[in-house]
Formats: sequence, C-alpha cells, structure tokens
Amino acid sequence: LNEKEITFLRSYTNYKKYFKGQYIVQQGEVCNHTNFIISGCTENFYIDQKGQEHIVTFAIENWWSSDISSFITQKPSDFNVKCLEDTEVIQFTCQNQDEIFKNIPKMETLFRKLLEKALVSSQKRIVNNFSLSAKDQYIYFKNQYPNIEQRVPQYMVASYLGITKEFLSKIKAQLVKNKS
Amino acid sequence: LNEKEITFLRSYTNYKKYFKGQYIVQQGEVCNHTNFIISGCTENFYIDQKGQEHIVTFAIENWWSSDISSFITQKPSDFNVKCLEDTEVIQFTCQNQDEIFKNIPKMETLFRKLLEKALVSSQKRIVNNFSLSAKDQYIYFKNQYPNIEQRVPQYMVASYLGITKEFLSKIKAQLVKNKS
DNA sequence: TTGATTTGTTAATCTAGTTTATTTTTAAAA
DNA sequence: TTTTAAAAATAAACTAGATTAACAAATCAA
Repeated sequence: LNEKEITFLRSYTNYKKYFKGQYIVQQGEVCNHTNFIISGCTENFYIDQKGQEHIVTFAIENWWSSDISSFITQKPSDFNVKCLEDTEVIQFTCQNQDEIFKNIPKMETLFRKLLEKALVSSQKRIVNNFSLSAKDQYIYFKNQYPNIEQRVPQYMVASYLGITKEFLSKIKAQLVKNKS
Repeated sequence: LNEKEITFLRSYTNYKKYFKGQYIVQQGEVCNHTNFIISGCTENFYIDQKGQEHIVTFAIENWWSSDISSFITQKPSDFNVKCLEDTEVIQFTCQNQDEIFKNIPKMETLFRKLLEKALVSSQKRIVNNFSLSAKDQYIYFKNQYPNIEQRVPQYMVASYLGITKEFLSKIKAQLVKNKS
C-alpha cells in the first residue's frame, strides 16, 4: 500500500474497546464493520427456533471477528458476536465497500482472502461434524483452540461442539480415566 | 464488460461435456477451473479416514460446480466432484487468476460473490445440522433441491443428510404414515 | 428373459448422545 | 465471612439414529 492508500484507509479504521458481555454484532442487524482482535475473546452464535443458543465460532487475539458475510453483502446478520472477555479491537467500519474496492483494489483482494479463510474453516466444520464422533471433535477442538478451555466456560465448548454440557462432562471423565 | 474484456475472457472459457460417472475434480488435485452447469447434475463429496463417502453438495442446472476454495487458493482439493448424469458445462479454466483479476477487476468481484454464496450456504448447512432433527433436515432438503430426489438414488440423499440409508427409509415411511 | 448387480425396505438389537434431576464445586457478591 | 448464584459433575431413564441382517424391487447387462 502506498501513502495515499494508507491515509485513505485510516479514515475508516479506529481502535475500540468492548467490555465483557457487550455485543459487537447483533442478529438481525447489518454488520458494517470487521474487527481485528488485539486482546480478548469473542463468540459468534445464533439462537434457533426453539430458543437454543449455538456457538458457531470463537475468536481470540490476532483473529478477525465479525459476521463477514453480513459485512460483505450488507444484509442483516444471522449471528451475534459477543465479548466473552474485555476485548480490544481495531475496527474497520464501512457501509459501502464498493467505493473502497474501486479506490484500493488491494482491499478487495484482502477481503476475498478473508472470505476464503472463512469458507475453508466453515467447510472444515461440516467435514468434522460428518466424520468425527463427539469425543474426536472435542480432541480436535482442543488442538484448534489451544488454551481456550481455560478462558470460556465448559458449557460453551459443549455448545460449540453441538452436544449437551452433561455429555461433554462424560467425555472428559472418560478421557481422564483412559489416561491413567 | 466491454469488448476487449469479453474477448480476453473467451480465451479462458469453453464448452465441455462430461459423462455420467466422470470426475470433474479429484480429491488431492488442484482444481483449476470452475463450471457453470448447462444440463446435468453433480455431487461434491469427500472420503473420510474410515473410507466413508460424505456428500457435501449437489449441483444442478444453472449452478456453479467446482471446489471453489481449491480453485481460488490453488491448493489441492479436499473434495471430489463427480457427475451423476451426463453433464454439460461452461468451463472457466485458469491457473493464475491474479493475472485476470488485474486485467479485469470485475472478475475479482464476480469470484468474491461466488465465494460469498458458497460461504452463506456452507454456514446454512452448519446451522441446520445444529438446529434440526434428521427428519426436519430432510424436509428442508426437499425444498432446497426440488425434484432432485427423482434424479439421484436415495442413499445419496442419506449421505448428504449425514444419516444412514436405512434411517432415511424409516423417516420416509413415517412421513407417509402421518399424512394419511 | 434371465441372471446379476445396484437400490430400497423392514425389523431387531445396540449405542451415542439427550433429558431430567440431584449434588458438588467454583466464583462472585455483600 | 457468609450468602447467593453460576458452573460443573454424576447418574438413571430415555430416544434418535446406527448396525446388522434378511429380503424385495428395480435396473441393467448379456
């Protein structure tokens, strides 16, 4: 990026701090920003017809956090993004990206790459859901999100895995038993 | 698109006919084309560690069919794309899209939009998997892919839904019973 | 037109994961 | 420091969906 481009971008970018429990994005609203996490942790979840919460992803330091597809399409989001800890982000806010993309084609490339990553990880989840037992998904999860278990409550991990907290508890008990 | 751009694009585009059973993309290979289906039907599937096949998507007339993420990243594909019928496509072939994107920025926009759609539908599958029972997923499937049940064997629908063919058979029997 | 292969059904048994309920532990107030 | 609430563990009963196996249709090759 050259000087001009950087100045241009800066006008869209700013530091922001959210507190634990605050919503960064709310289901039904258009998400007109995307956030690079400096510190903290967020969950991306939705509420189904029966009123049940389902966590789709967690995001931590150095990850992007937002509903990228709502951001890019500027349609109402199907998801909520909520802070699980006090969270500092660099926020890139913008209603019509087309303008930016015209001025700085590199930005379109950047967002295309974010989309790619989101797609790959989304497909990976489907594949895991199809191929792995709950226990193996849990083991996979621990590798994918190291240390996150210390940061979020168990029942959220269960929600992420698509199982009940009781069953996750059972799985953990099993794993401990088999080690000894 | 202007004249020049069209001529430029044409050099990357051609008509192609595949026969039933042929592979358009093979797991492990880089997918360097994307296909717009004129007629026919394809499945996008992978084989897991236990040797089991899982169908991720079907594609029919007027849909795009390929491993879009392998195409864009030019990394080996995790999926196979196979024709379930004789299938005619318009094939857009290209190893390095960056060149095209520089020449025709509109193409980057087009592919970004394809990515978006793929992401949305991928996320939709996750949401359904989490929220719906097998029976409700089957009902949803029938709306999403009308008439496809007449075109592909039952056991493939079961594979798409992530259940066994026996259980799908049971669900169908139940639905018939409850109607009368 | 017959056999062979692929596809679909039914039913019995089994298991991964849920539900409900109770108890224990941890954390947060006050 | 005690009280209250939130989170986690345990266990019994239950259910959605898998597995196995036997059989019935349908499709296809010869």
